[in-house]
Amino acid sequence: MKQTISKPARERLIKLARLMEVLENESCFIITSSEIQKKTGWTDATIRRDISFLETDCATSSGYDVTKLRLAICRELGLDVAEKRCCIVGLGKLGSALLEYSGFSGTLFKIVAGFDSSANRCETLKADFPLYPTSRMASVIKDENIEYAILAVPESSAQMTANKLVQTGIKGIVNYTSAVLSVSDDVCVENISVLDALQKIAAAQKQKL
Amino acid sequence: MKQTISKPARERLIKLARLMEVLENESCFIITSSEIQKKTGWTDATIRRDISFLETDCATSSGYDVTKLRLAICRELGLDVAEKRCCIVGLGKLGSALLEYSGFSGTLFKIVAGFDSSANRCETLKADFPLYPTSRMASVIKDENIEYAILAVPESSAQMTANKLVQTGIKGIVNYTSAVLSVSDDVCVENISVLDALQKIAAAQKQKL
DNA sequence: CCATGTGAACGCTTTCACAGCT
DNA sequence: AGCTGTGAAAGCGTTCACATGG
Repeated sequence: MKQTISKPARERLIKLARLMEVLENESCFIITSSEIQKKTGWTDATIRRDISFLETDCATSSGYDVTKLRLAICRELGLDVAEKRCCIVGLGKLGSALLEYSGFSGTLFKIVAGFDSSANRCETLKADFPLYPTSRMASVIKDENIEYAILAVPESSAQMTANKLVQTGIKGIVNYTSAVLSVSDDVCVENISVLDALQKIAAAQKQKL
Repeated sequence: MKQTISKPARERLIKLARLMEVLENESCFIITSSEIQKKTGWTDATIRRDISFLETDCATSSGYDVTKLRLAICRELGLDVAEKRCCIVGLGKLGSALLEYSGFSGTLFKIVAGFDSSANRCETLKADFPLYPTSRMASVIKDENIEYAILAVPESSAQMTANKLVQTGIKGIVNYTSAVLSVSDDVCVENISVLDALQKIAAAQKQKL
């Protein structure tokens, strides 16, 4: 079976790939859909359906081959080819915390630039990649073929900065602020604001009574 | 019309409430569903349907009353009552960046404690609320009636720490790590990992070809 | 026997389209 | 005229249930 994968299925698959990594580290090489169900809460039918979107022979009669499954997911979702060049925009507390973030090792995402409106801050902070004043953002993003931006500016300048990013032709923005960004619809935005997350949780809880 | 609100609708409403705040600051007091559509990309029909889940008279024949709409959303989602007590677990670069986060002002979320496995770090860092060694986590969470936790520990100890949090009876966890957490299903988890977000964006982009 | 894969049914969300209100 | 609110239809994603295979 082969067709375009829905957004929810895609997001489950991403998590599933990460789960497979963990299992490999624990030397577990076969897993069934019902074991995955226990770990994730998704139903076994949903899991089997998700996996059926992949083109792979990772299934055996006693479950899925963990490594093959992970590789198939990465292949299908395009997470295994070509370095993905990213930048951090806004180097306050949160942005600068990312300067030494090591979580990208083993992935194809790589931070290759940082930007901040304060030239002084750019000079003071240390990173493995160059830091530039925001005025140079457009040219650096183009010259360096940066595809994704991590937006960590103050909420009040989030939309304005997003506009500039969109103009550079950036493909996606990870939004650390709680601002609701309006961008042209060829640009993907993912929100990862703490406030947002807390509100979602609180609202969900309330609904359950 | 009155029934339980679906998760997607709830999440749009949360964003909508934030949008209304911004409009109020810009002294815009009436907005139509099609103007919201322009700002958010959701269709006007969806927006009207979402709003119809609220019990409110915020509609006029020329659009919605911005302030009434915001208040109705907060009321319906339970974001306007009772202080919501939160803690930060893990005070590394990321967790400690939150110590001075000001984005909760004007909301009912309040950080009342921080935890870290390093007692030394707890003593060195400064915050408006007390910092404790992780060993005291269970008792402090109970004594202080903490409902939500922000998890910012290293990925390798994320699941173990989550287990401890669940045992304390915490209601929700905001997960800054890219670990896939397994928790009992009365605990809500929201993931806000950068890596996750970047992978979602990259996968979405790939799919669009 | 215990797995997966999948057509078909189901249920939930979104969208259409229009009645009704101001 | 231009808006909202909402039945009804359409569209999607999930789940069921069973055929199939080692």
